[in-house]
Amino acid sequence: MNNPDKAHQAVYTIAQAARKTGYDAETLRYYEREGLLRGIARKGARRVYTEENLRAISLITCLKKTGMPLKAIKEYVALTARGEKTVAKRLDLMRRHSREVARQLAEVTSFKERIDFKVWYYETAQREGLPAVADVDALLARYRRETGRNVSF
Amino acid sequence: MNNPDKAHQAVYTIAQAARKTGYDAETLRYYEREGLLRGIARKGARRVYTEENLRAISLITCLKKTGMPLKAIKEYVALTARGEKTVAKRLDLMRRHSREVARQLAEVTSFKERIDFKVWYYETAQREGLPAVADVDALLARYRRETGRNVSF
DNA sequence: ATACTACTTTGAGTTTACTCAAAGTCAAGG
DNA sequence: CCTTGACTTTGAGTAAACTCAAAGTAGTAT
Repeated sequence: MNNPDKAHQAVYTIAQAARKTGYDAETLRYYEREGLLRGIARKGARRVYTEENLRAISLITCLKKTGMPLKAIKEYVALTARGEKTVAKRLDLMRRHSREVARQLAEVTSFKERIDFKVWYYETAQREGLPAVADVDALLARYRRETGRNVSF
Repeated sequence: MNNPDKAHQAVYTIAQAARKTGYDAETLRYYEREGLLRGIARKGARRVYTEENLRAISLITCLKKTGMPLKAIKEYVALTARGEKTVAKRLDLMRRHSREVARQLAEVTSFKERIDFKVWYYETAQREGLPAVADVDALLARYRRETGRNVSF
């Protein structure tokens, strides 16, 4: 074991790949069946994952966690498989997705402000009893005064 | 129509509430069935939405879009319905969720950096042909040099 | 008054993304 | 050599979050 020839072009079993990527082995097989993962080599009948394959998996994670559905990821992977002539399409797709993620970040940031207002509201409630929600504007004004933060909704 | 008595305590039909909140009327009924929405008044058999109800809906949106499952939102709504004695629990829940959203924002921000690296990669590919992915580190170093941005993965 | 919508309920169906189970085969390490 | 883990296919099951269909009713416009 620890053959130097293998050390610098390390490959992994499905169980190792699963552990390294945080997925279940079943899910890795499922992704391959669905066309999200291509070119996974076999040694006999068994899957063998290279470092490059692991990078492809972590790109899937990246796209998935930023809200891209598997179907769209699959289309992107299919473009990649069609080679250099699809670069313009892939660029367009990634640019759109980047813009979408920016939109999403802005949205979630503003939602977090509202959640933090709720936190303040309940902290206040613990000290003083539940403030009347009826007068939302007065409550927001007080929040702004006391915390220096702003919220809009 | 346009009764001033009704103007300052406006109420809405389900269709109007749906339009104002961006949900489908079916979804609003579903949320009510599921216990995410409580205390929606009826006029005869029909639902009547107040401004306060709309605020409750937009809070659901806020929690949902920040990744809280409907089941958890339902539990929060149930706490709220149990009155002031659950304030400590609600505070705890909101604090945890705020922290979770912060984690999520950091994660998505770093994923966006990777997506923007892909954008740069394809822009470069359009000018120069596809750079070899084999040497990821060299590619990352060049990206850093040319854009001043950093990426890690 | 009557026609036309928009509404009601109940219950079934859909989509996404897994997740498991069965049944049998295969290959490598201790 | 035998245990362990992996492989195959097929097909079913699950959970979350809707989404639609059917049949009936209530409120508004003419």
